[in-house]
Amino acid sequence: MSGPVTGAGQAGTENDEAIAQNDRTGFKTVSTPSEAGQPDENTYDFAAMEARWPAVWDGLESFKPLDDGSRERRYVLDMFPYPSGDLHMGHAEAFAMGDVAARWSRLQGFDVLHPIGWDSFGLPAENAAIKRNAHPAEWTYANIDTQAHSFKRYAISADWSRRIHTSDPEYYRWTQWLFTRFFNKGLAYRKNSPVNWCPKDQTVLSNEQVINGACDRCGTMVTKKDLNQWYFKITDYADRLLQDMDQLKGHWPERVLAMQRNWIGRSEGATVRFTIEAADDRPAHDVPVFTTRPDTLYGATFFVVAADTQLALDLVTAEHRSALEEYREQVKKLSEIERQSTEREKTGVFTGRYAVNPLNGEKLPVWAADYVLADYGTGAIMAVPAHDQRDLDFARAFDLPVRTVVDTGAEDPAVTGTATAGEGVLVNSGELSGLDKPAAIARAVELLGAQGTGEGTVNFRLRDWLLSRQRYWGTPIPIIHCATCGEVPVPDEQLPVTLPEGLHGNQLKPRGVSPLAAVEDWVNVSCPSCGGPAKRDTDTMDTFVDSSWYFLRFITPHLETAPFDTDAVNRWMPVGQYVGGVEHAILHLLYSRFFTKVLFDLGLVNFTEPFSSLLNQGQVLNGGKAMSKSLGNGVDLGEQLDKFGVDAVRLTMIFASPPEDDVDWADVSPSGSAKFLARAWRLGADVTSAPGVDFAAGDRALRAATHRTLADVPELMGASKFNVVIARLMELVNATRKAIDSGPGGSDPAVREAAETVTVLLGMFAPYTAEDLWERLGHTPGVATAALPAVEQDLLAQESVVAVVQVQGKVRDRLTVSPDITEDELRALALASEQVSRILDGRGIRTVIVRAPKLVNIVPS
RNA sequence: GCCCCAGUAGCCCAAUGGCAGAGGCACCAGACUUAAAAUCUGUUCAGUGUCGGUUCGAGUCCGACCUGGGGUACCA
Repeated sequence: MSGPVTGAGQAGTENDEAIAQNDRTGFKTVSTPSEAGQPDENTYDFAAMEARWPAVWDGLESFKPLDDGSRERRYVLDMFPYPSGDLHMGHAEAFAMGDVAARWSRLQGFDVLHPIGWDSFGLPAENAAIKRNAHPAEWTYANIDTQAHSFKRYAISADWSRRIHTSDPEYYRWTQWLFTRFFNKGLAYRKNSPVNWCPKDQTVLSNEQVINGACDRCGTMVTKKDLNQWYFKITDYADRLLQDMDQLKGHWPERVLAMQRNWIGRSEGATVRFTIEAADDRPAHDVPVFTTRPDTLYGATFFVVAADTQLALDLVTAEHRSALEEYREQVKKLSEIERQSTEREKTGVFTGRYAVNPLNGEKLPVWAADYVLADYGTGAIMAVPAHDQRDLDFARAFDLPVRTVVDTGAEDPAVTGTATAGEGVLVNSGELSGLDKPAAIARAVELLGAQGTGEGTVNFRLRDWLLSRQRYWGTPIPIIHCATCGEVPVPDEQLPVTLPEGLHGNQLKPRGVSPLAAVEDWVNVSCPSCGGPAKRDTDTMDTFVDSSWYFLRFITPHLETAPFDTDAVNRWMPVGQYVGGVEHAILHLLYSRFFTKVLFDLGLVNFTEPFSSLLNQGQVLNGGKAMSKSLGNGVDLGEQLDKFGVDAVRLTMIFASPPEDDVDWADVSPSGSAKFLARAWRLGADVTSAPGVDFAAGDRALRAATHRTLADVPELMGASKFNVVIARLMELVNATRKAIDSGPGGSDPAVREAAETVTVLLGMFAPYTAEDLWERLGHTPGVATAALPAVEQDLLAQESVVAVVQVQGKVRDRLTVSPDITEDELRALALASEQVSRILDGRGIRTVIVRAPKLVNIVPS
C-alpha cells in the first residue's frame, strides 16, 4: 500500500510527487486553495480511513447477530472462498455484492447473520505441497491468513467469531459424522463401475466434474476405469430435487433452475421387457429397455445393447464373439469426446441373437453398438428408425428396415433420412392404429401391463454422486473394512479420523491409490465391531461434501457435541440471501440441496431447501475476456485497492451494472467512483447545522428529493438494482451540493438531512467513506447500525405535475395540472388544447383515454 | 441440435405498457487560476438488433429471425 501522499504541509506545495499523485488518481484533492498547506482535514484520504476504522469497528462488534428474538432474523451468505492465494477481482465483486445484501438487511432492521469461512480441502493445496516438498496445510493456512487479512481490509461486515475451515479436524469430524449417518441410512454405498478417471490427477471424478469430457480441475481428457468406489445415492432424491424447485421459482435465477432441471433430466416413458430367444449355446434371456415412445413399438425393427456391457458379452453367440471383442477394443480406444460426437458414423456389430417384440411377436436382430449408453436406462434399447434419428442413422449404415408407424404428414424417413419425431396418427400398429400419440402411449402401456411385459416408468439422467477420491488433502472416509463384519462405520466417539500427519512432498504424489494407503500404522486398526484386525478406508471425500453443509455449521460453529444445533439452525435457516457465482449452478447447489433433504429426513432440520433466494453475480472481465494468465489480462486486486481505495473499488464493482451482469474492468472508471466518494465526503465540511436539528424547517425542495430517494431505495434494493441505488445517491449528492452552493446554504436543516441520508445509504457500498463522513457530521461511529430517516409521505406529494396530451399515441401538448385533478377535468382541459384541435383538424373523436394526472390520449375517428 | 440469458447514445447503464434518459465514463465549453490540475456549472449525442403482431399507446407483451454469451448434448 502506498500510504497517504498528501501528508501535512505537502498538498498544494511544489512537492512534485504529491502533485503527480493528484494528477494520476484525481481524487486526493484540496477543496479550496486557501486550505492548501493546512493539515488536510478537507482532503479525501482513503488510506488514512482504511488505517483507522477497522479497529474501531472491531470494538463495536456491530456484525454479531443478537439472536435474542428482538428482531427478525436474516441469514445472508456468500459462497465461501477456496484459499488459492490472495483475493482476486472476482472475489472483490462477489463479496461486495454479498456485503451490500448484508448491510441492507441491517439497515432494514433485521438481526443479520453474515459469516465467513474457508473451503480449505482440495487438490491445489496438495499439488503445491508436492511442488515445494511441503505439507498441504502450510500452503492452505498461509493463504487463509492472507485472504482473511484482505477481507478485513475490504471491510466485509462479517461476524469473524464464526470463522470455520473445512480442513480443521473440528470441522471434518462432523463431515465424517454426517457420512456415517448417510451410510447407516443406505445413502452411502460402494460399487464397481466404470468411472471417470483423470490420468493427470490420478483420481476419479464425479459426473458433474467432467466438463466436455475433460477434468474440471486440470483440463486433462478423462478416461474410463473400472473401480470400486463410494457413492451417495442422490438418485433416490431426483424427484424431490426436481419437485422442490417450485419453492425456488422466482427467487433463484431462471437459468440456474433450468440447468438443474436439465441435469436431473426427468423423462417419462415405459419399461418394456423383450425376450431374447435362445440360440445355439446361449439360453433365452429377458432384457428390459426404457423408451419414451412405447407408442412406436410396432415400428421397432432392431434391438441394440451397449457394446461395453457385460450384457453384450452374455448375449453374443460363439460365431460373433470375436467380432464383438474386436469392436469393444476399438471403442475403448476412442476418447470420450469422439465417442459422444453425434457427427460420427454409427458403428456396431450383430450379436447373432433375436429379441421378441412383446406386442406383435416380431423377431428383431440384436446389435451391440456404442451409441447406446451403458449407464442410462437399462443399457439396451428398442430401435425405431422411422421416428428416432440415431436409430435411423444406424439402420441406414447397416441396411436395416425402416417402418413408419406414426403419420406426421412429413415425407417417408426411409427416403429422406430424417426421422419424424413429432405428433401424428398411428398406422401399421395393430390396435394402436388410428390413435394419436398421447392416446397410443397410454394404450401401449396398458397392453404391456396386461401382458406383464412392461409398465410406465420415469427415468432420470442424474447419476449417483461418486464421492471417493484417491488423494490426501480431504476428509478421510470414516469406514473400517473388516474381513468378518464388512464395512463398519467408525463409532462417533472415535471421530474425527484425522489425516496421518507425516506425509509431505513426493509422498503425496498421485499413484492411482490414495497416499493414505501407504501409511500402514494408520491403515491397520482393529474392527470396532468384532475387535479383529481390520483396515481403514484410504480414500478421502470429494471436497463438495465439505461444502454441502458448511452453511449449517456457521450457525453453531463451535458446538462440540453435534455438527449443528437443530433448534438454532431451524431459527436461522434457510439462508435468506445466498450470493455466489453461476459456476456452482449444478455442483455445489445441487449437492447442498440433496444434503438438506437427507438431513430433513433424518429429523435434523425442519426445512427442505437450504437457500431460499439466490443471487449470481457476473464475472469480472478485462477487455471483453475473462482474466487469465495465458491472456495476460489479469488485474491485480491489491494494486487497484492501493491506487483507488477499497471504497472506490467496491463502488465501481456495484455501480458498473446490475449484479448478474459481467463487469468489464476496461469499461469502468474506479477513478470516477473515487471522485464521487470525495464529492460526497466533502459535503461533511459544508453542513453547518448541529446534529439533531429539526429537519421539518428545512428547504422543501431538497427535503422532497431526500424523501423520494428514501421511498424508492427499498424497492430498488429488493429487486437487487444496486447500481440504480448508487445513481440515486449521486443524484442526491448533486442536489445537496447545489443547495449548499446556490440554494438555501449549508446551514439549512434539509442539507443535514440529505447528507445524513446519503451517508447511511452510502455505508452499504463504501463503508470507510460513510463512517468518516458520519463522524464529520458530528455522530459517534457506527453508521452501519444507524437508522434511516422515516419517509414522510407529504413530502412526496408534488404541487403540480405535467400532464402529457397525446393524439394517437404521439405527444402533442403538455399541461401543468394539480396532482389530484379528476379524469373529467383533465379530459376537458386536453380537449380544449389548441394544439390538439390543430392536429385533429376537424376530425371527430373516437375515444379519449385518461390516466390522471399524467396522461391523456385522444384517438380520432 | 435442444434449453436459458442479453441486445437502448462513442462506452457502462436507467426507464410499474404512457414524454426514450435517472446516474456515470469520455468529449467539448464556461467559471475559478498567472497557468495547469482539482473543483463547480453547462452543452452535445440514440428512437431502443431485424421483421411482423397485440394495444388508444410497445424499449417493455407475443411470434419468427439475426448477433453475442452461457448451459447441455448419441439420455432412447
